[in-house]
Amino acid sequence: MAIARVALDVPVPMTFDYRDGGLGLVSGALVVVPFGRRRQVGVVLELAQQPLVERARLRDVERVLPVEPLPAEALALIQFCSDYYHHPIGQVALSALPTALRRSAFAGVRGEVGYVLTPAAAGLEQRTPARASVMQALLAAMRGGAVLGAAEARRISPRAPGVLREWQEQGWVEERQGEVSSPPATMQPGPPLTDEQRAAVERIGAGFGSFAPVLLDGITGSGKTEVYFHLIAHALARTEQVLLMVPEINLTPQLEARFRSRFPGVRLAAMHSGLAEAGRCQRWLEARSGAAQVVIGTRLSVFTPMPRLGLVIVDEEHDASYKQQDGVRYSARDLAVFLAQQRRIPVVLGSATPSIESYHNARSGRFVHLHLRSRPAASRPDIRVVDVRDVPPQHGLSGAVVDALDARLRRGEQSLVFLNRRGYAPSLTCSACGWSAECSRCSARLVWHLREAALRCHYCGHEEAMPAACPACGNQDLRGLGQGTQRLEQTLAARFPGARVLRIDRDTTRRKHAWRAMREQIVGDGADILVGTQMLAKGHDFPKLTLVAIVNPDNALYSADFRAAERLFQQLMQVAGRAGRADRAGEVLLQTRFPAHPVYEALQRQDYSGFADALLAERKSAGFPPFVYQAVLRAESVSPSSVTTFLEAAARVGAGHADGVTLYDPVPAAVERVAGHFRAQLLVQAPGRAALQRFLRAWLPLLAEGKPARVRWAIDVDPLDL
DNA sequence: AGCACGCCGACT
DNA sequence: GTCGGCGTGCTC
Repeated sequence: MAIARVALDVPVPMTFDYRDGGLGLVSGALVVVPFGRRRQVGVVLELAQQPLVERARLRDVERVLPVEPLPAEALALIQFCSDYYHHPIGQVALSALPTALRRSAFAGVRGEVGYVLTPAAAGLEQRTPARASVMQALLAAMRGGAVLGAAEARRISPRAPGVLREWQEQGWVEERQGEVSSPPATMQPGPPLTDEQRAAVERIGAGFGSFAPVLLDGITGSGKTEVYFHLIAHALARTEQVLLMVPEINLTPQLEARFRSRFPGVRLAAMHSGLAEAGRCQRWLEARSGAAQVVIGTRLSVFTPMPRLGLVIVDEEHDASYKQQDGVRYSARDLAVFLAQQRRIPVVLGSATPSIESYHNARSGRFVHLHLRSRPAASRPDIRVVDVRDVPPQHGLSGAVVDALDARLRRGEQSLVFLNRRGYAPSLTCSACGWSAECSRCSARLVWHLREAALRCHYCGHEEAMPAACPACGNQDLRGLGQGTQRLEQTLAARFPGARVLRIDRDTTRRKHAWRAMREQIVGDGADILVGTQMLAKGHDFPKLTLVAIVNPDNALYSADFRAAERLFQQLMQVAGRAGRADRAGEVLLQTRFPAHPVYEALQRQDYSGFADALLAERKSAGFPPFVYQAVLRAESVSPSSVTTFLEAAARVGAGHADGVTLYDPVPAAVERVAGHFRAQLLVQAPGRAALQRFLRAWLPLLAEGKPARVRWAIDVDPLDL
């Protein structure tokens, strides 16, 4: 009898063998197996003749989940991810599944009603006015005899069930049980392509059907999305599926709406964070069956099985959210490239500010490098540096910024004041004894939140009441040092009494739908000055916004991280791109005490290529990635000494295998203590991927031996932050 | 990860 | 005498 080699969600780097149990298993099947005294869902990775343990220890597979097995390509991706990131295969396999499928009680999704057009509906599409967009989309969704599922119909519009019921009464639509199917895809006309866009579409289009990695390097507003849409149309015409990945921010719903209006009727599975588990599972199954023609999602969607995948797009490929920061620390962007190579299809990495890694790949010819330099939507913003060395800003705002804000207010235009720091003041100190508020569980200062009258730790979430007096000396004069968005909001409200100031950060958008309401307020002209963090920087189009003031970017320049400059540039370029997207020219003011810093000079010229070239030269001479390959062994424990003991032992053991690989001394993490746990890390560096992988394969299995109790450790391959 | 087993400290 | 702390080891 066949032996099923099953991956289970346990933190050990192995599989478990089971007897087939007469179920006729195939590889990729999702199965329920007895495990210890529990039952677990597992993935059959392969079938074997001989078990790896004595036959007497084998147990039977209990049942097969009522879903199609994972295709071989999906298993290969899981295997690669497990091997490359050195994470237990079972945990990779199971985390790639929607949680509903990880439950042993999963009973299958009940078949939904499908709708098809009857012969009596002939000509209905022509008779329906173009402005009846819901009806048009529903008709497009049933074109060519396609069976439209009830769930997808509801995604097209909440009004869909009513329309379909009415058409059923008219005899134009009838219900159809069984599989849903996809309509032939048609794209609604969009804005005319520029020469650059057309050239990009043609160049990438020529690569369909073969592995063709492309870096689409296009400034904000240059119309990358339009290029994506044309490529998607191209793939759909070939009846292929498309995976479109986006960073982990709430942009998916907007993109979904835009997509649906351009591709009416096309089956779209959008995986956004707010999705209920049943919805996520249903969309996953639609992708698996091939019914979903396009999948839009964040990093996890790279694992969505798509049998006819023909194109992968990674939008804003430089975005750090593509790297998972716990568990399996994979880079969805890098896995997307692997996926494309495996499936022999094109992969498009799009960004206005590519990651240095991708830029290097493009420069060295591994990726095709395509540029979109013109900006059809508007002229480029004018970026100016405001030197604040001689005239210190009043409450964080320089005269130039105040004047510029004033001018926008008088013209009825919007402004954005960007400060990447939440709260009222980043620290609270005593004017008499110098005491400052620190978190009891972390090596970090507590941030003063004025409205809540609280001190908050931004690392562990700890919160305490704002003290009335200094706990050390009793002095009542406690002062907030530095600027947070709350304080800036207050300053702006005081300085511009008639202006409507709106603060947008994690604190004001915590409530569900709060962010959507704020966005509507901004677009609907309900705000004059926006104060915000990072959240505001990405992808949002605010047509009335003509001024961006960046008030304190200098902090990042003090960072020890060699990626700090790259990230700062990317972030500032990103915020700057918010200014003047419509018909009005934008202006960007940047307050700094280092006006001649290369980051700011390149930013003013809006010359990312020149900046990236300089960074690459620097990285090359200093021996940093992408010219070397890194992995970090991170460890943490409540006991600082056991962390050190563990890492020192690891370094000693590693030295024996370090063939061309450099092992650095263990160092404390940037924030040494978080929630009472001490963290430290050990950097491993190698001249090539292969050497690094060889070392990790030999080294990591040795770490369990002699590990002090209660030390948790993890390996991070290609780390983004050290 | 869970969950058992097992070996030492303070309680009805 | 046993309840319970968490170190150790196993799960096909």
